[in-house]
Amino acid sequence: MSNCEQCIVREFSALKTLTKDEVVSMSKCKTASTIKKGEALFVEGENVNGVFCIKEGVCKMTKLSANGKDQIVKLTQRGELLGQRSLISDEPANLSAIAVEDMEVCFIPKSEILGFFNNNNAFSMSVMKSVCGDLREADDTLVNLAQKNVKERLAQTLIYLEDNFGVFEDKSLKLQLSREEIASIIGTATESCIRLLSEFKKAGLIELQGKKITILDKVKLKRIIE
Amino acid sequence: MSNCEQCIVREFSALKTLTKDEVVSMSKCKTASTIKKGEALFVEGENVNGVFCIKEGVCKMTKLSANGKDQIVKLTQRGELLGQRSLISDEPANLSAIAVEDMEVCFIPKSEILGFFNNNNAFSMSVMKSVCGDLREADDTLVNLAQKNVKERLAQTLIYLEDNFGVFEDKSLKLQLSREEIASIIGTATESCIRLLSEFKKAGLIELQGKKITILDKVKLKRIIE
DNA sequence: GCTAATATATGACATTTGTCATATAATTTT
DNA sequence: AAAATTATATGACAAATGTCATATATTAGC
Repeated sequence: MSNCEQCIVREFSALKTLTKDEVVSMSKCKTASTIKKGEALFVEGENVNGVFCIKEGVCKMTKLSANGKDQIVKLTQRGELLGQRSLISDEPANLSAIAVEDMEVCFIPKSEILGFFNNNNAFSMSVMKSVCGDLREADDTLVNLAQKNVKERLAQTLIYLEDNFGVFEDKSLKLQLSREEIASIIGTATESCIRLLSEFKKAGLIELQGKKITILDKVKLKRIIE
Repeated sequence: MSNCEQCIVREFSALKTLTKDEVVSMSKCKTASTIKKGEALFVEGENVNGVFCIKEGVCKMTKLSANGKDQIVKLTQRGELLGQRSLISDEPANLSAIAVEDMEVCFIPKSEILGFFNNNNAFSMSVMKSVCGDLREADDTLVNLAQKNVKERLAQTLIYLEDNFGVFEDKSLKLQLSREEIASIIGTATESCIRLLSEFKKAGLIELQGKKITILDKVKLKRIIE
């Protein structure tokens, strides 16, 4: 059992506010596990009963729409906590969490987290800030979906992927999503997404090679967003 | 100066968790004011430095998009608190709050609220739940904007307005928004909104009379949403 | 009550986006 | 390596939505 003390998640999440004793206590009750690409950490409607720490990998938070299509609401990565909202609201998850890369996670049971809330005000405030950050991002995404057209949203998403998940040595995006997944982020049909990617390629903005996407002209791409 | 003890906002918001002493302290530092329809409580980018309690009236939370159009992200009404996110994140407001009806509000300064956070864990948890509720709603709205078409979103918004703000004796919606405001909720052009309202009217789903909108056939309207 | 200003309504048309069909490429299975 | 499966790509067309022009109704100011 590895010690939580040195974990990357402690560096970036609300867990940074825990005392040494609290970290020791958490180390004892956590459960580590590996999640393969495509597998779910939890699904919409499920009682999560705790929080996941993402040590490695990226997952998509999705919600099933009435028309049967999944909408990607958010991407969550290494260093972040998952399932806070559900725990605080004491409700089943309103989103599913599906790995888009192989992941390493730890599960911390609800009782442990509630203990931190009761005894450590800094932790409460830190989690609250994190949820507020999520709310702000959700509001921004919402406005983009409502006010920008599909081309603008695609350009924005490509830049978001480069800025937040980085590029390989060959400049291609590290996070390799399927066309369907990209379409599900921007809220459009897969065909429309593919068509616009082709259009961007013809215009020399990006390069496509299988799943690899490389941004060639970020400036022009940004100009599309406005 | 009226006493906060009996205020409607205490009944419905996180303020219900305050102790008697805390309420007395809050009564002393609050500032009551009247906001006319169309006036702003605060605007995007502004430092709010406190929280507003809505004693009466409804306001729209809007965000200016890059294309110059305002998007309504949320409607907030009597009994609710405003500006929590901004206070917790210690950031300027990311949304503007504009009265859509005459309002009566009280302003509670930041220092007072921070005191409650430090001394009253139930208050912290209650605010956290409220923000989590907002996050859940934002996620739902986001998915609707991405996956439903304009007609479905309009039908849904009409039902939302009836369910959440009620109707007059003549069954018309109590909250009278302009066509432009309705368009700004569903994220479409004002003309498209007007056209679809006409279509609903022709189909016998609603009745239009100036600003008055009356839902005639809620069942069929719900069927449109799916 | 009249005038001006604003909001609502509708037509005409262009553009965007979705859907279905089909082709090609990439990946997985055997 | 071949076959089968799945993902990506593209064409053709329909449907949805946006834009601009203009008409009519409603509201506000005098």
